[in-house]
Amino acid sequence: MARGQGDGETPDPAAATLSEAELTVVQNESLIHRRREQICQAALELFLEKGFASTTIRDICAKSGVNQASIYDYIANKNDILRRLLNQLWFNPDVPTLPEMLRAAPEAGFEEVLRRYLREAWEKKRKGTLLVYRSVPHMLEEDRRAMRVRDKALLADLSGELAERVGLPERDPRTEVMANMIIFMTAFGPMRDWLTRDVEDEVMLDVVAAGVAAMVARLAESAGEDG
Amino acid sequence: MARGQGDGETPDPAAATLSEAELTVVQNESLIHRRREQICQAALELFLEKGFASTTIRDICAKSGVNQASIYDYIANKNDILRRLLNQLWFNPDVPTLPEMLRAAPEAGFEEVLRRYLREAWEKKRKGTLLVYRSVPHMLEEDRRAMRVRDKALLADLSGELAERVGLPERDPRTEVMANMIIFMTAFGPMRDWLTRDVEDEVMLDVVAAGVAAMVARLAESAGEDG
DNA sequence: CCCAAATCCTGACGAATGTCAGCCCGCGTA
DNA sequence: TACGCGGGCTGACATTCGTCAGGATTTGGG
Repeated sequence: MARGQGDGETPDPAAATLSEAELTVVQNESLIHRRREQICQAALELFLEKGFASTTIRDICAKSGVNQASIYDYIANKNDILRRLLNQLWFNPDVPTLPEMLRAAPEAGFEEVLRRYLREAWEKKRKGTLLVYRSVPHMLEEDRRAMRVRDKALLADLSGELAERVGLPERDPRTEVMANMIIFMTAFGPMRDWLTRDVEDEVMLDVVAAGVAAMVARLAESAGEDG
Repeated sequence: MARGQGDGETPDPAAATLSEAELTVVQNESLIHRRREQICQAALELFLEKGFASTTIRDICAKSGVNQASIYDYIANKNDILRRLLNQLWFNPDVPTLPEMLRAAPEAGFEEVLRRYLREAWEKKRKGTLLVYRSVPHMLEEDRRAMRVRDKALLADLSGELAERVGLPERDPRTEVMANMIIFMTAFGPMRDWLTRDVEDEVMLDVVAAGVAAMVARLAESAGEDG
């Protein structure tokens, strides 16, 4: 039974997603989709709980109910699972990026858009955020590169949006650091929720959004001084 | 050759550090110390590069020059190495905490102290920060608990210092979220340095310190309004 | 009810892992 | 020079890992 054909077929360096192996054994598309869903869901929970490297294929099979042999009819290997998860959760989430939201709602203030963004991101991208920050060392170098490309693009986009509001050139390092901080703040809720679980979500959101808005205002101020 | 006696001997739940196994085979204390240094140094670099779980004892031996058998005369097991690293880098670093520095320099402004703190933390605790955030899933539950205790204590301490400056009660959730954000920001430099490596350190420091100070000021402001 | 195609699963492979028993060597002392 | 002992090391153990060949089983059309 000749199974899949391994990893990277499309080495497009600017690809927006990670390449997923194609498998040819099972033919029923909807079955493939269903099984992959089971597998990825189980894998995600295990990766978050025990980390990528110490989650075994056997664990994933047990949790998802897919047989140890059959699993290779649906995914190419363990790393392929990680790639598919990152594609779903990081590269293609149903949450627009912050700069997109800023552009979509030009009438709303920065702080209000930020609040909406954080609310959505913390709700829908929580697991993806955790997975990304934790599994960087286990990604293939090629995939890490793709992630960095994506991250840099987002950073540039946000820097652009920010530059206008702050009155600094887009490529000013201070603008870039600020954009970086804001992106980092997206991970705040997910990564430190073990210590903030007894705080009401909306309170946390308010404090973070207000804080970040104040950071940005402060940068604008100091840009005005030396501009 | 009866080697060490495994893991947790001192189950003190409020212990300030993680318990390290005692080994009884090698007797020369300074030799033990020297070898442990080699081992931990090599392990740290490997853990950061490939992650804890996919670093093997053989890797560590190769990199540190210690024999595969002898290594168990100096450490109890792989997890013991992680514990020792966390003790060195996280529980006992030669960097005072932020609230300590605030208390030690009451004449200096918040922003200036913050800048000093971040400078030191990013220089001396960088690797520890990375190690902690990445190896949480591989720690024993007991150790994770100890970390959380420590983290909570730091959080409470910082909340206390902050409360005065902000005019909110120490236990106000907003104060706690703010303290949490500041602690999180300590990880900003290390965790996102792959994207900020071409930014000068001092610029980054300025932007972050100014930003955080602005966040705190903003919180004080809104506390004044509803106080 | 039968047969072929599609899907599932038993069982196993080679490689890698954490761990260590037990032998080895060299050095200081008698 | 002989001996004892602290420390190093070869080689191997039991286990677990990712992976899959190939037979068993189900499914659907005639």
